[in-house]
Amino acid sequence: MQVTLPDGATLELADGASALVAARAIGPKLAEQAVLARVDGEVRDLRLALPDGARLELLTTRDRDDPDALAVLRHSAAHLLAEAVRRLYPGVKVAIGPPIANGFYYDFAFPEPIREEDLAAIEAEVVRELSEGRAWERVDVDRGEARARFEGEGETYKVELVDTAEGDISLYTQGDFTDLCRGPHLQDSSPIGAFKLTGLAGAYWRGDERKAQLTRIYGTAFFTKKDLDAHLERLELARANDHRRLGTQLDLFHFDERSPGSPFWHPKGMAIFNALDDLRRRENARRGYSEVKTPLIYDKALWVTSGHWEKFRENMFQIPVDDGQVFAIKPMNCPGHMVMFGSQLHSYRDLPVRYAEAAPLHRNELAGTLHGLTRVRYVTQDDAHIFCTREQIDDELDGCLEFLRFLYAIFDIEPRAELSTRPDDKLGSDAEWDFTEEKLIEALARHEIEYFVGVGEGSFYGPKIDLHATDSLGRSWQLGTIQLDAQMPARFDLTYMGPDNREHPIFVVHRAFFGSLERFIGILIEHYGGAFPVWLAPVQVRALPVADVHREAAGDLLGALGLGGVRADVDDRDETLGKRIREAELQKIPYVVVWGDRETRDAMAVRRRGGQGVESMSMDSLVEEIAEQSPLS
RNA sequence: GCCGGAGUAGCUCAGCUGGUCAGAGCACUGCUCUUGUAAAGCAGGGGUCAAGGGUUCGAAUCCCUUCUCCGGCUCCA
Repeated sequence: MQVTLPDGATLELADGASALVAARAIGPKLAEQAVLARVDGEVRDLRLALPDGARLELLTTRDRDDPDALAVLRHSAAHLLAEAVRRLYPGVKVAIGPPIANGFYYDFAFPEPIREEDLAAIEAEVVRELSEGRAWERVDVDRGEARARFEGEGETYKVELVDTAEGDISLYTQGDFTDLCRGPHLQDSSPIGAFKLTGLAGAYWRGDERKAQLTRIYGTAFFTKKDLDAHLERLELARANDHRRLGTQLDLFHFDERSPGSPFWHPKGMAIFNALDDLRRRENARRGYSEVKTPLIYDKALWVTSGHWEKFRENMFQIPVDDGQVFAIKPMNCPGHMVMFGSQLHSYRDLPVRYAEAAPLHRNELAGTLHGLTRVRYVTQDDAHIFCTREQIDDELDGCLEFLRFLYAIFDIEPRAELSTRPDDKLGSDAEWDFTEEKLIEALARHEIEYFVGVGEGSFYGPKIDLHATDSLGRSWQLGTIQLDAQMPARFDLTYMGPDNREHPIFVVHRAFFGSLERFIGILIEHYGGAFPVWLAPVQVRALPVADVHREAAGDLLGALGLGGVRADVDDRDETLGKRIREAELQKIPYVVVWGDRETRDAMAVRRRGGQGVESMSMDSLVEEIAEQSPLS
């Protein structure tokens, strides 16, 4: 048989030859350094037979930055961890241990709980294994054999995995540890140049909170120590961009244990919030949305109608009132908008109706899930509900996707799109969901948006197009969402009068593009590292009088800048100019104007953020330059 | 909610094998200096060591409970 190499050359091999055999045929050094084969673009264990005519690419220890090569390295490192844990903790059961972004984990059921301080000993044991060296052996076995083996070892989780595994069963053995595993794996442990355990956490078996909670040990591995050090350094730098840290440093917001999960927006943070809200309001107005305001608390009866009482009650703050009546604070705007729409009769001529409202919402999120601004209990969505006919759905979805692209381009954020389909606890029939899901799929196709499918991730009332972005620590957060809903309008008996003088069902598009302003600002803080573009910067210009005698002039300057629509402040503290400039830089203020004897309105000394020098600029041109940089102008 | 870790001044942190352990830097206040592009000098105020309970002659330090935060899991904008 024949395989093709990346340079186009072909290689003759005996039938059934593995990638390793191919590597040896090319050169012993290559065979020694090989960690992984890519066959027709797919990763494949070196030991597996190659198909005739395959395009073969061999990854070696030199591909130390290749994600696939790193994944194999880390997957093998996870097996070393399991081997060490089994030796150190007799009676432990192993579950699963995959590679993940930046590392790997392995889940265990320990006979006794372990603590973080135990990790050092475990890591030392793995390091010992590495110094001894380990080689992986792969065998393909039949299901019964694998099952018997793990049953004999008391590895009940592995037994369950064997029972539910699809396709052939393969085992990898290194040292005295054999694991059920598809692979691929390294030939031996020599490429693992650095190994580190990074954390300990609980994790439910198969991600199901009703199942046993296992102990997950996180770690990472690299081809070289240098790569590990670089990784740790990157993490350190990322921490500097953490919005919780910057929120304090830049005086944007804070949290208080007397209202967990709800930010206190300081004046500077509120300036950012308001800039986004201004953008929201103006763009909505341009696109035919109407601003409305609906109540914050509602009788439980409303939530029963909407379905929230059944599906979302745990996440709602409830307020007992007189006579056993219960009210609840709204976690979403939609039911209120349903009531508003239903308060009047609507002709087909009126549609679509687009209600926008950025009201405060409260969700009683589980305590353990709160996270700075990205997971809060007080949520402000740039929310809107579009009430339309069946025929208008496509146009409205198109409008949403265009709107969304317009907004994200402003921030230079490229989110990943997800199509979230019907969940297990959905309202409505499969036929209805077939229709609404198809509408979203078609809209994504029209806009040539690539997406992944989140099976069962939809809302209980409808499928969604969700947008995800990543924070400074690599965590993914959902931002915007577009949801198509046939359920809630039906539950509220919403209809419109058609040209045939008969009532027709209403469809609703729920949409929020920032998602929650809180979360979006959290992501923005990290995206910009606190150095906001001028239009978002809480303080756009800081005036620094050189000496006491210049205070009044600096104050006048502030007034003039304010009239020009610029957010400006003055630092006239009794500190040296150098110190005040340093602080303005640390506060990441875009423009600093120093005002002394030499300055006039026509020739101000302006220093730009991060710049070294000073330039002379008139006040008018500064005001103009700032205005030009705003999407609001 | 679950697993693990932590909570000391406004911020960042030291002290935590129980006994001058209540500290440092920044910030803040006062005074001196009157300042020209990334940290002037001196002095001073400030903490029920998260809260409550316990062990002890003695607790920031050890134990228990609660709250909050951090890293994950589940959930989610």
